[in-house]
Amino acid sequence: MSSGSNQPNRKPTINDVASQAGVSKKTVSRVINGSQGLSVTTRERVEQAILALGYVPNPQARALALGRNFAIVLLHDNPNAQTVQNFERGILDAIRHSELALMVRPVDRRSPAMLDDVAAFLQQQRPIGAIILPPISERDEIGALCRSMGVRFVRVGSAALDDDDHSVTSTDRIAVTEACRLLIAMGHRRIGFVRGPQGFRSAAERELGFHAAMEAAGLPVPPDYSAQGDYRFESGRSAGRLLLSLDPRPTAIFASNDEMAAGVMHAAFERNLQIPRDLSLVGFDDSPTATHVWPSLTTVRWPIRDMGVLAAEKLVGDFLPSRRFSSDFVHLPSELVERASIAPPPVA
Amino acid sequence: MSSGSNQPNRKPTINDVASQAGVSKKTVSRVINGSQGLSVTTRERVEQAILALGYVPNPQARALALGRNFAIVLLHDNPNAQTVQNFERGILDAIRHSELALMVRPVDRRSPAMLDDVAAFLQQQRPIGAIILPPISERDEIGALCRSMGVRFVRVGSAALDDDDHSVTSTDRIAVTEACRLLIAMGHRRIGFVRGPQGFRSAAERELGFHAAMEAAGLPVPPDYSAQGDYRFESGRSAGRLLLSLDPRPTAIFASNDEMAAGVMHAAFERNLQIPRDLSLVGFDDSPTATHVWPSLTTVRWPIRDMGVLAAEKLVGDFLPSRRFSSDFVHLPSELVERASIAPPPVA
DNA sequence: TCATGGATTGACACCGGTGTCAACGTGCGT
DNA sequence: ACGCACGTTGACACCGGTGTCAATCCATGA
Repeated sequence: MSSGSNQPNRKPTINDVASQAGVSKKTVSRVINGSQGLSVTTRERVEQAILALGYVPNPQARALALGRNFAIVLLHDNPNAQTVQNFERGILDAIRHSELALMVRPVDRRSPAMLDDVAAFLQQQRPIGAIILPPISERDEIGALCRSMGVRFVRVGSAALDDDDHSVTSTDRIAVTEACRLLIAMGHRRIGFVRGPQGFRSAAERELGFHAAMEAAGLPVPPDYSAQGDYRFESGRSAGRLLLSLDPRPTAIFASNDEMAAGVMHAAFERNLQIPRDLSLVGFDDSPTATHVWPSLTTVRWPIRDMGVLAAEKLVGDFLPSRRFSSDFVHLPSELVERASIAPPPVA
Repeated sequence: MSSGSNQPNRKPTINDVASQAGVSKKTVSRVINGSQGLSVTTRERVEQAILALGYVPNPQARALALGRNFAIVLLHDNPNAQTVQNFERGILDAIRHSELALMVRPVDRRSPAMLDDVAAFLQQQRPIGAIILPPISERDEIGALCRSMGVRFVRVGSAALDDDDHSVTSTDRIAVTEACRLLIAMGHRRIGFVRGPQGFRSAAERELGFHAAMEAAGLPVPPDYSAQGDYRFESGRSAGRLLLSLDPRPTAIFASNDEMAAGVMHAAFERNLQIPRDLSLVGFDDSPTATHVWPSLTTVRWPIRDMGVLAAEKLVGDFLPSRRFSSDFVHLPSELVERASIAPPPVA
């Protein structure tokens, strides 16, 4: 078995196809790349040979010749695994049946070497493009870096971060306003707010949405009804303890993400408050946690998977056999998901 | 700027290093790869040139020459995003400072074309190795596939799946036994069990651990005290409804993962049962959900990140500058995390 | 009838590494 | 002084594609 026949079944190369079809390898290359100016008969002959041999181009060779890897990178430093994975899924949905591969690259936003790491990575791997998730998508240097290295990029965010060709956003602010309007319509007047971490665009957007709703209803937002959080469970619990110790205490609280909302829940339960009887609660993200807690959490669903699809299509639409979104699409709607954690306020 | 100087600052190649050091490119290649039989002076000269130019080998060119991509793939079809991401993190910890890249490849276990997909992917990308997560790691065909394509692989599981060189496992069964022993020691006699999906090794292991504890204590396990689940929230809720409608009903329930445990919680709350006063509950995974629910869930922590490190080291230890585990390490301990969801049973 | 030009196609170098094998210089035994 | 083995190095082809440019073919107009 080891000797005898020459290379029993190695993968066919462009040369095999060329000789099988009786043309030069360059012509095969033209067929693969769908170049103009090939006679129909030649093209067909080559296509037949490709089919007959089951030929698939070697991505490594192309990468070397073109100085570009047929891959896109997902750059992220997102604490929420579910979010990242939904994005992955969306991107993979989009690039399925294409010749592209996905590489995932978590980075450390707190490291001073972060930009250098990214630069080295792009330099090494030479991907076609990068999709950058929040919060690091908010740093303009990353876009600049990609530009300077000739790597296409799309920044994902809660609000426009770049020109439309380079951003995909969801309508967070509007969705938050809508959620708060619902609370107000139910009769809530004292609504507390748990902020996301400072310096995050998404956090700012959610807060703007909150203030918009309150202002539109002519309701005051005393400073102590806003508590600082950092998107993590513990910070939500602390913020909740703070807000619930106020007098009069809020009858509803909007937390800037589900994890912090779960923390607020703990704070409420610690004080023997019932949800939603004594306190209405709204989160943001529609993470698994939102359905797992009791009562299940009213929240805002981020269209993450669709955003992944859209981001990928924006980035490498020219490589994809089909698209779901038109190319000038940018904003995807976040929507309110009503569950069991809200109710009219207790009659005072 | 566009004309004038020739290639202002392209990336240096092996040729640049070679001429800078006054040697042939092959010699540079030898230095890069740490080959034997180079004179010290030559090696030093080349190393200086490399440093001076800031040369980094081009992975695409190597991939072409060697017919191998300097990357490892994470193959998974795991419903739990957190689990997958923790694995990613572990793997990335291990391959940091190496020249390897990580590609993530989710697959669809239910698709009949799954194996073909994987084969095509490996054929295309030609990674050095693959790390395969449960549940697909339990399918022997994947190991066989990797073997036949010359791709190294490590299968991750809850019990030995292959020879030690190809598996990394956690001690799930022992940890479950320990958890149940704790319940028994608290005084519980009627303990319900929510099974994981059929055909999953991890599900079988957890069930074995449960039975081992019960048997050791001489406690019966009536068949209707075991309910079928599929690792998803909804199935946990259904199973919980079933178990809690029994008479006498169990005073404690072990759910084979946290998500199902959250479902059981919902079932308990629906019946106005309090946890842990009326029902003790234990989950498995230590997912974010376990800390977010109220009361927080006693669960078993899977050493996922460490398993990622170990799997990567097992797979490509020869490429890594340093290792954390010795090469014959295989089993990593899962450990019980005690939280607020268990207590002695109510006095009848 | 022959020059002209556009449409097709191929020859060849190149991308940046690695494998093979021969060539070189050195120290040794005789 | 010579042949030899060995340690060290380089020349060259090759991995499997793509870019450049020239060669070929055919139809057209003078």
